[in-house]
Amino acid sequence: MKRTSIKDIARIAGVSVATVSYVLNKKEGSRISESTKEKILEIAETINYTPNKMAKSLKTNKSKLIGLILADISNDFYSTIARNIENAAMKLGYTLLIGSSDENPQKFKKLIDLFSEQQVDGMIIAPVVDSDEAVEKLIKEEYPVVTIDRYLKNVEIPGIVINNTEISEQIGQFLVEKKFDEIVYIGYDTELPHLQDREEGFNQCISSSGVHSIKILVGLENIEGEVHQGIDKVLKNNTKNKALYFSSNKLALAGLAYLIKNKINVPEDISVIAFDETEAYNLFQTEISYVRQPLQKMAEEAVKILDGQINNYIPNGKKVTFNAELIHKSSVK
Amino acid sequence: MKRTSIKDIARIAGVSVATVSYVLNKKEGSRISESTKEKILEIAETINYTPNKMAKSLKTNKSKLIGLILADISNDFYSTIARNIENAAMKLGYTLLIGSSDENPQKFKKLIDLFSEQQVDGMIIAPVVDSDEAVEKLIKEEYPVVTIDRYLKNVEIPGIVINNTEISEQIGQFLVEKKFDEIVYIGYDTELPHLQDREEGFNQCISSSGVHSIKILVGLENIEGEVHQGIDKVLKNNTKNKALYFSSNKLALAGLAYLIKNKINVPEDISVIAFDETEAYNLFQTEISYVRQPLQKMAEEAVKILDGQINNYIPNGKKVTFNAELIHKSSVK
DNA sequence: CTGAAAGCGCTTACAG
DNA sequence: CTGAAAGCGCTTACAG
Repeated sequence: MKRTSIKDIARIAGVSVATVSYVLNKKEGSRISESTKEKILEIAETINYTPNKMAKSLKTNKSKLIGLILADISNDFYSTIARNIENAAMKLGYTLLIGSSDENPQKFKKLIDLFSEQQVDGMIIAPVVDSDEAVEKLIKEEYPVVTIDRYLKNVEIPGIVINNTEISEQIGQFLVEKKFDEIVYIGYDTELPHLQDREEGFNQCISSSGVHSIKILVGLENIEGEVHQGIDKVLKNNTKNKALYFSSNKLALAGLAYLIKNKINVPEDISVIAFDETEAYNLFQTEISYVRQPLQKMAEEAVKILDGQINNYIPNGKKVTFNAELIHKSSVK
Repeated sequence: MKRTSIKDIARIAGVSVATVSYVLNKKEGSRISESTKEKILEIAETINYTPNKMAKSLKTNKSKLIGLILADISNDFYSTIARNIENAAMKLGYTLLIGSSDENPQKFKKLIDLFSEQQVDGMIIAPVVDSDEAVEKLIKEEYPVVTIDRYLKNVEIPGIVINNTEISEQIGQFLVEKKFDEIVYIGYDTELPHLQDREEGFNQCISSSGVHSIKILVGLENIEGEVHQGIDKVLKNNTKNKALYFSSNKLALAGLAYLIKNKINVPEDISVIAFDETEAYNLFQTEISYVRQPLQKMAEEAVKILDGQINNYIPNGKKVTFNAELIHKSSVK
C-alpha cells in the first residue's frame, strides 16, 4: 500500500509542491494559470491522490477529529446520542473517534489520553465517577471539551444538561396526584450528579406529600438481579396501588422484563413510568409512559458548542439546559 | 491550548531531541545514562507532555487508527458489533473511527475517503449495495480492509461471514416439520448478498417441502409501515397455523410491535422466529426464538485479521465463516 | 553514551 | 503566475 503524495504530482507536472498545494486547496489568493491547474487536477485524479490529513494537521494544528467518550456504545441510549453526534459532527467536517468508559475512571482517563495523543480538536464526554481530575487537567490545558448526559459537580466545564431535578419532581408530583399508596423509585446507588438530581427531585415532592414511598438503589455490577429482587420485594407487600418509577432506560428494561416474565400486568397490577426512550418499549404489552430527552438537539448543541470552542468563537462556554418531556401513555393507572 | 513537544523537553534538559525520543520510547538498543533518562522522564511529567501521535504516524506510517463503517450505529445490532470491535481493537492498541452509511453508497464512499485521508491503518466495513467500486479501489491500493456482517459478490475481500443460507434453511426446515399451514418470510427487498442468502436458504427448503409460503419483502424507506401492512394481510386470510420468520432484528422489532399492539398472541395466534438477538425481546410477552450470531467472536476475528493484514502477517486473507445458532424459545408453537 | 541531520507530507509567508 | 524554504513534531540510521 504505497500512497501517493503531493510530491509525486509535482514531479509529474513539473511544478513545485507549493503550486500543487495551492491548486489542491483552491486558494483564490495566489492564482495559478488555468493550464497548470487543470494539469495538476488531472494528475491527482489519475494517480489516485489521497491527501494526508495528518501531515496537514501537523502543520495547521487542526485535525478535524472529535473524540466521543460515552459509558457504553452498545447501550441504546448512548448509541442514539452517538449517532446524533456523528451526524452533527460530519456536517461540520469532523470525523468521530469513539470510546466506551464502562463507568470506569481508568478506562475513561485512558481514552482521554488516547484521544489527545491522537490530536483530536476536542472531545464530547460523559464523565464517570472519579473522573474529575482527568477532566480538570483537560480544562487547565484549555482543551475544547463539552459534557453530555452528565456533568461534574466540582469542575467548571461547558456542557449539555437536562432538567433532571425538575422533570423528576414532575413525575413524582404526577404520581402523587394519582393517589398511589406506594411509589417506588428505582435508581442507581451512584454518585453521578445527574442521577442524584433525579433522585432528589423525586424526594423533594414525595417527602412533602406524605405518600408512602420506597427506593430501590442498585449497584452497577448486577443491575438485573437487584432490580428483580427489589421489585419482588415490592410486590410481596400488601399495598394496593403501586407505581414504579425507573430512572433510566436500562433499569426500565430490567424491570419490565421481570414484570412480563412474572405476568404482572401493567397498569392493572402496578403502574410504570420510565426515564428515556427506547424502541424496546414497543414490544411491551402496555405503552410505557416515559421521559423523552431531546437527544438530537442536545447532540447538535454539543457539537456546536465544541466547534465554537475549537474556533474560539466561544471563549468560555456555559452549561446549556434542555427540557426533558414527560410523554403520557397507558402504563400509569 | 499550547501543547508541549519533545523539543521543550530537550531544551529544558539540555539534551538533543533524539535523546528525548529514545528515552520516551524506551528503546533498549541505544542506552542512555540513567541520570539523563530520569531527568527527561521527570521533565516530561512536570510539563505535562503528551506525545503527538500524528507526527509519529507521519514518520512511521502507522496511525494505530482503525475505521469502522456500519449501516447505522444507533441500531442495536450494529452498536453491539461496534462495541465488540472497540474492545478487540483497544486491546491491540488501536483507536476507533466510526461512521454510519445509512445504506447509502455515497455516504459509504465518503466515509472511506475520510478514513483513508485520516490515514487509518485499516478498515472494518459493512458494505452497502453499489459500493463495489469503492471497495475494489481500496483492495487495489492494498488497503487493509475486512468486511463484517456483509460481503460483496464481485469483490474478493477478506471478511467475516455467517452461514446465512444454512441457518435460514434450518429455520425453514424447522418450521416445515412443525406442520404450519402457512410460513411467512419477512425480509428486505434488497440486493445485499447476505440477505439474499437468507431468503434463498428459506426458499430452498420450502419449495421442496410443498408447504404454502409467502414472502413479505419491504423497502428501506418505510420498514414499519410495510411490515405492518404485510402482517395485516397475512392475518386476514383464513389459514390456521401460521408462522412468521423475520430475517433481521429490525424487521422483528417492527413486526412484534405490531402484533402486541393488535393483541395477536404468540404463539397461540401465530408463531414467530427472528434473526438476531436484542434485549428488546425480553419485553415481549412470549420468549422469542431467534438466531444468535456469535458477535463477539466475529468482531475479535475481524480485528485479528485486520491487524494481520496491517502487519503483513496475512498476505491474503480469506473469508472466515462463523455459525449462527438457532435458540429455541416459546414463540413457535 | 549522545547529537546532527534527514525526512515523513503537508502549508504558507515571502520573494521574484 | 510560480518556487525555494522553513517548519509542524516526531523517528532513526549514522557518526562520533
